[in-house]
Amino acid sequence: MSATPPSIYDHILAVVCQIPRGRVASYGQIAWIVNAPTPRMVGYALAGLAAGSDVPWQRVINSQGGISPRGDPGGSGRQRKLLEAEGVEFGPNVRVDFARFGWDGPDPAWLAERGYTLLPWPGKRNSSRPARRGRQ
DNA sequence: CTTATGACGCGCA
DNA sequence: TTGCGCGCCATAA
Repeated sequence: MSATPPSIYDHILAVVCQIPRGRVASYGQIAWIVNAPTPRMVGYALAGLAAGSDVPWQRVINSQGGISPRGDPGGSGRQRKLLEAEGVEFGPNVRVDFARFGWDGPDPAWLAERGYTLLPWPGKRNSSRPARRGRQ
């Protein structure tokens, strides 16, 4: 196995890999699924990705449906092009409508297989002891 | 051991 | 409505 110890980043990336083509998810949504302490962790995880990685990082956008600076270096629209190539449409404000292209979340079977437990959506996750799942 | 950095989200004025 | 600031935690050096 890999010598790299399992970290929260691995969980985040694993979920990101589950986002189907033509769909997008927000940092907050990913954070919610893996029960990350904050959406920032998701961004940090993606920041550590190597160029040419197999992780569909492009499908992760902010809660506003917009693209983060790192996904659009120099306003090149890199991330936008990748998403458009997958069929994702952008609004006039370079914004994606989650109601249309938002990801519904990973398959229950996939979650169960990993032992994930989804909590109620808008409600804040148990900040006390969210029972760090994934790899015990 | 401490310090610095980092792809967000939300509240408040 | 817009803009600004804070909190959040993990990793690397």
